[in-house]
Amino acid sequence: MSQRAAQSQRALMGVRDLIVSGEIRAGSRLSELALVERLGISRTPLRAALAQLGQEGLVEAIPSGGYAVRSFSREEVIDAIELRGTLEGLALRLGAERGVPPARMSELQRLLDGLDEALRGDVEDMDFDRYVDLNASFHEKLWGLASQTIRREIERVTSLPFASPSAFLDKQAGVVEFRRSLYGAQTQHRAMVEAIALREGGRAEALAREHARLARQNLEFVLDQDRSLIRRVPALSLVVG
Amino acid sequence: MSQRAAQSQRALMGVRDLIVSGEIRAGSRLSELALVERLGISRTPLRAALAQLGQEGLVEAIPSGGYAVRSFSREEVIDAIELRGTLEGLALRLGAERGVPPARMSELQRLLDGLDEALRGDVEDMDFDRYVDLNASFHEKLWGLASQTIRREIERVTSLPFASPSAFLDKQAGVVEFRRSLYGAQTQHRAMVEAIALREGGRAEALAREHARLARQNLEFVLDQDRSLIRRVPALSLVVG
DNA sequence: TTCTTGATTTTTGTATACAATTGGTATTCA
DNA sequence: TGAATACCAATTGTATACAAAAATCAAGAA
Repeated sequence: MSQRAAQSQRALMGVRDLIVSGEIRAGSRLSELALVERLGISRTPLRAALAQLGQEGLVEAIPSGGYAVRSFSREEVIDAIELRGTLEGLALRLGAERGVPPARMSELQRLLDGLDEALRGDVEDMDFDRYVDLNASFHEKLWGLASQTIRREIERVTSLPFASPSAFLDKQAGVVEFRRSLYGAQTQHRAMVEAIALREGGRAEALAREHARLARQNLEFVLDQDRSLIRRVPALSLVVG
Repeated sequence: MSQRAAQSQRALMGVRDLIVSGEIRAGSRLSELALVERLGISRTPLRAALAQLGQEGLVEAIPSGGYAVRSFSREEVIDAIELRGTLEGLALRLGAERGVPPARMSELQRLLDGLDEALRGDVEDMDFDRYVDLNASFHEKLWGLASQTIRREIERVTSLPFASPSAFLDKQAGVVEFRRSLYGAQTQHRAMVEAIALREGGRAEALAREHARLARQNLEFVLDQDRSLIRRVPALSLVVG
């Protein structure tokens, strides 16, 4: 017991990785024995991890026993994105209405400046990797603007890989169509922070919702325009149809 | 293995009941051995139940090991209610925008009629118990209007007892101030269904949000006007401050 | 007395053993 | 040949054993 439930954590990350990376196909049954061997742990922490992944929605319980990797339809992915937009909107609205301490506002400003820098130049020579990191940090800061309660709920929803703000910003993939969307995204980032500073809750909420629609646009581009991208975007490994 | 994870289910319901009923005080540590003896199961399904309750938010993991019953501040309860209002609003908006099959609409209408009947008469001789049951059914139907994805999320949020639409409608308590709020609530119920039928997504969403504010009003009445009620409303057993 | 330190006792997290159910396979009968 | 059944293997859910860490308590020093 060096760290709290170290084996369970290892199991959780291990299985999640096997699923998201696509090494285990969507829909296929998860054999506990096979996973135990592969991850080098015992069944107890593995089962804890599977139960947790069941809560996250990545796997589903089979009525006759055990778990299977879930697969997600286009509609389910859209709804997960819609959920994120709605909850981020809630966080921003409450932040605007209740007020955000100056220290946090300047942290957001600093992140905004960093994002601008990363976008300097055109689509080809932007600092994409830096943008990805800063974008993730920026969104995580937004999640905490209202309260721990709401942050917690957003983190739960975005534990599904395709619901994360970074879903279509995989460093490996680096699709040019996705890159193009970043300029508009950053404009929205700035508007969101401004709305919070001006205590414009309604505007902040609307912006957060619209911002999430960018993810939906990227999703629909992949599914309707260039399905070969499904394999190159890890977050979509579980999406069928 | 007569039913799927029968012992784990029993443990889950057993521990949840011990917590919500207040038999285990908020903040106190949960001894696995004590619970195992009390519930007549082994530690394995008990630990599965504790992990699940951790996800629900009823208990929290202690850094040094084990779990403790959570306690909730006024602000946390308010945020949980806000979350429910926001997510119910999302379900209704999407239902209105995407359309709801006629069969479901008439089920909602039937529930509305039942609720009206239960409210016939004045505050003293309304059929309160029937209202409570129908109100719970009505809300659960609303949750499924958009999709399973969204229903699932709402069910998760409302697993905290004070976030449930029935939180302040305990049959035993039957507080007269709460009863009075039911007439206005039912008016909102009718308006919500009408908005969905007319495909007025924005109105449906706004109504759902405002509807949840009734729960917040009841909460604030308990905390500010008559704190003795805290003990009579089981859903508030974990609320401090 | 109060704080620190050491030993003892709980308690948790993990591994494993066990039993029942499920799924698969081969055999038998029509 | 095909379906049904019986048997066997595999897998899951539960119980328990075990080891490490944490909490508790007592004794001694300041």
